[in-house]
Amino acid sequence: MDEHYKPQAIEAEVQAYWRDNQSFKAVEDSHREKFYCLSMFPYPSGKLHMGHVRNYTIGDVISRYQRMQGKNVLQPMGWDAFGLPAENAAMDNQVPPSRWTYQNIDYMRGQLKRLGFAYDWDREIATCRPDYYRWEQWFFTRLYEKGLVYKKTATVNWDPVDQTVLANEQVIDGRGWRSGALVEQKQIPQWFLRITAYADELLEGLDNLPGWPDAVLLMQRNWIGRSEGVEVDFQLQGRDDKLRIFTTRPDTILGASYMAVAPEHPLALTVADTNADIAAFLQTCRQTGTSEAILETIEKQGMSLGLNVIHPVSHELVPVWVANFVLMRYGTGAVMSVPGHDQRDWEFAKKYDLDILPVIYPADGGDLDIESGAYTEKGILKNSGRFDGLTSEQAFTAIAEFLEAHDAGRRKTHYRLRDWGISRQRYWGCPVPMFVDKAGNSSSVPAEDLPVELPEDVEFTGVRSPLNTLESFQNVIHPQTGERVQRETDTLDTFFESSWYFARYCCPDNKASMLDARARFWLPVDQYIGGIEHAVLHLLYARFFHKLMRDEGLIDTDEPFTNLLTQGMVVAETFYREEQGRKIFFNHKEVAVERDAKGRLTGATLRADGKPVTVGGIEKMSKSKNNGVDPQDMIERYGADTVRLFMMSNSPPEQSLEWSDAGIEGSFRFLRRYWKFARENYRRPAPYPAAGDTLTETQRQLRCKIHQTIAKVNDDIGRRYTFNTAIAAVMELINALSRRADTSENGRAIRHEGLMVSTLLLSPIVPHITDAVWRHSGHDSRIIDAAWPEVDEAALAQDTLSLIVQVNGKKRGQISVPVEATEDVQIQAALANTQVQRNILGRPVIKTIVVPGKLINIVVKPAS
RNA sequence: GCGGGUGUGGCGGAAUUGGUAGACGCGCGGGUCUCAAAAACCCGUUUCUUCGGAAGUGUGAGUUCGAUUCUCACCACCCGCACCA
Repeated sequence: MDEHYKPQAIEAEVQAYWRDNQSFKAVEDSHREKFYCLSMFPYPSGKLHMGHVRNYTIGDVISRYQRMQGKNVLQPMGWDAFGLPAENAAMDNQVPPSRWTYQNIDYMRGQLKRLGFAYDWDREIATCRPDYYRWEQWFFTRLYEKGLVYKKTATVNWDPVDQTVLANEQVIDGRGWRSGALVEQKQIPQWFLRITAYADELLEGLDNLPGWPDAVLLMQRNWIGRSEGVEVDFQLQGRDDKLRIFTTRPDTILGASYMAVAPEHPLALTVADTNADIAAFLQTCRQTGTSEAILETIEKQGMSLGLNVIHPVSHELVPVWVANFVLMRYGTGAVMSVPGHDQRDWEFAKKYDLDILPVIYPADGGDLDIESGAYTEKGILKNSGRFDGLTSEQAFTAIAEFLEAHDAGRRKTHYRLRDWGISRQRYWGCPVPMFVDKAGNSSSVPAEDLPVELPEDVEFTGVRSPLNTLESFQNVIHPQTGERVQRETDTLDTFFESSWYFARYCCPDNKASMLDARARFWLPVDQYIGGIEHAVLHLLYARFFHKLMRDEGLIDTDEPFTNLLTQGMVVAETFYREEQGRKIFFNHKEVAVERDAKGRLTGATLRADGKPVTVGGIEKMSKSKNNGVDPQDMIERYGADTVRLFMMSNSPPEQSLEWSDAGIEGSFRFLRRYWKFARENYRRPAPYPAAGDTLTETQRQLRCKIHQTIAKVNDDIGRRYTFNTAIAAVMELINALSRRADTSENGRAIRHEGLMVSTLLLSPIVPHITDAVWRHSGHDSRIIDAAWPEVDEAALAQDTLSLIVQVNGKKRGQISVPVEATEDVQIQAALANTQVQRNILGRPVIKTIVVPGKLINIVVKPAS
């Protein structure tokens, strides 16, 4: 073995072997248990960032661990290649989005290979290639024929100067990011996917996902947001039509003192036609954003529409208002306002001096205070005529039945979940495979004419999508009718591609169909790994698509991902200076930090000028904060193994990982120490294994530690996914083994056993260095084909127990007793301990608590 | 606004089912080696202390023989909220 650890040479050799032998090629084989391990595929933004490296290292460690358990592992990789950044880059660099994307893919593929991830590269897919998206288009037309795809008008952010639709992130303080023009909300026809038809199944399916984090399940439940309530039709006074509202609290209906409709509600629009003030108000509302976060935090504003409705129970007149906090897209776009029992209605009523009618009183008979705020609890009805005295629950049913009997309402379930708008007025995406004839009717492109290829060699200015100006793309002859028709120029939301890629990995080479039997073999994904930011959208859409594909007969399971791991962000310290009110950020490489004698951070200076900079706090790595670390630099300096080790060692995968130069230095140091330990112990001594009966007590304990470590790492990697503690356990083992220079044969045999065990345990995390050590130790085969080490139960056996002794819950001593000692013997030993005696001070023992194998607590009367 | 998460030494974190708080790593201090430095190795490192101990896991209550862990209230920070992926 080399005296020094040389990662570059070792890694090149091992990776060449994997490549030449197709070591990670996955083949359908029903004799072994399959394990499909998937990491969320990257957007090819240019180069890998540390978040990718962390995500993919986690997936790779799990894959390699499962492989060593004897499972048939599939771990694929691909590219979520359509998207907005390609269009931005195209504008900045005058390169077509396609070329920019393919170049990025080539570079990033090289980076992934350099990190030694065990992917089956034969299954690589890129969503921007026609052989991928043609099946997406085919599936879209199938859904269209089933009525699950439809067109309706919806609101977009419109830049009136650039004449283009803007994504939310391109709207900055209400203005277009490039033009600076005030953004308008514009209604245009768009394609929708009827996800609401699956709302119940998507909600109920969450109960069958025990392998998902509770936080994600909860977020999806809230997102779907099923609410049981009542739709009520309020007759408009002096008009033929009715105002339909939705409420989850019909028990409060007698407390309704006004109605509130959304600014986009047809009733408001009608009034605006003849009322300039209302029209102006609606215009103001249009300029506020559409996001829920904005709507919920803006000042609540409204205007009376000058209309009244007739209350279906009391027959009294109730005024109708338009209010900026009512969402057109939820429920019916109109609500009854009950200021006595809803805080938002209460604030609105106070502001505009509207009536506050108390109708629900505390069930315990306490006083009702609605002067300082709304009473939102359920309770007993009063001031509600025939419903007085009922509980809220009873009144829900009674009032619903009353309304149903009078044809003025009905019970109804609404969802917060809306149908998924999948149209994007953008170029770099999958073309919607539809024709529009002269009359404006849509029809789907026949299967044999798919794919509708996206023209890749285009001029891209960013003002309008090139598809809108490309005659050859837009104006075509319908292949079946021979009619002149227009192609749809919208493209699909990129979430569409990422909603089914996990299935296509199973059969990426199939040119005849979207999926085949191989998808049934591999699916569902056994372990999915990705960022928590996908907790709702991507993971909900993928679940939805899985059910759609099931209903198309393509697969036969209900859920795509059995287990889900959501990894945390990679974060780093920021440094900045304030210049003319703007923060200029500096990368940590440009900064020197100062510490006091205890190692506390006291300040930082810029290396360039030696003057102080502000330490700005830990933030997610980003360009804007200039706190990123390029993985490539780290791989070149330390090798892939050190980078992988650091990614896994500093915090558990679900928490954020703080980057530190010293930390990666520490990981590298550990690998060097491991290499040195290997060099001293790789030769297999004879006899082996050391005969158990001739071991000294120290040797026996060391061997026990080796096998305890196997058990611990099994639990940490196999069950808990706390890779950081698994690594700590192996470090501890190697520390313990290196500490003593026991040159006896048994001593050497134990160190060798410890080395082999450590090597196997570390191999999923640092697969290159451990492979080198493995082969130096005389193995002909590669470590990826070795079996995971087994715990020798005999080595774990102890003949004495070490117990903690507490007095009144405080640790006071430690005793050692034979394993076979009874509880009484243990207690006597505890009482005999001098430290314990000193703390008991002769006081009577009230009771003793024995936690078997761990601790004895002696409870005495407290000192007065 | 709503929803979710986190809070433990100088720092990242450990303590898995309510049972030894601070594993492991970093940093810092001291030492060995060296002409010197780096590297490497060894020792120490929660705080206070009258050196007996005492206090201590964001704050304040509570349950318990025993609470970082469970309950309630509060504080701080972070994330998501439908055209970024």
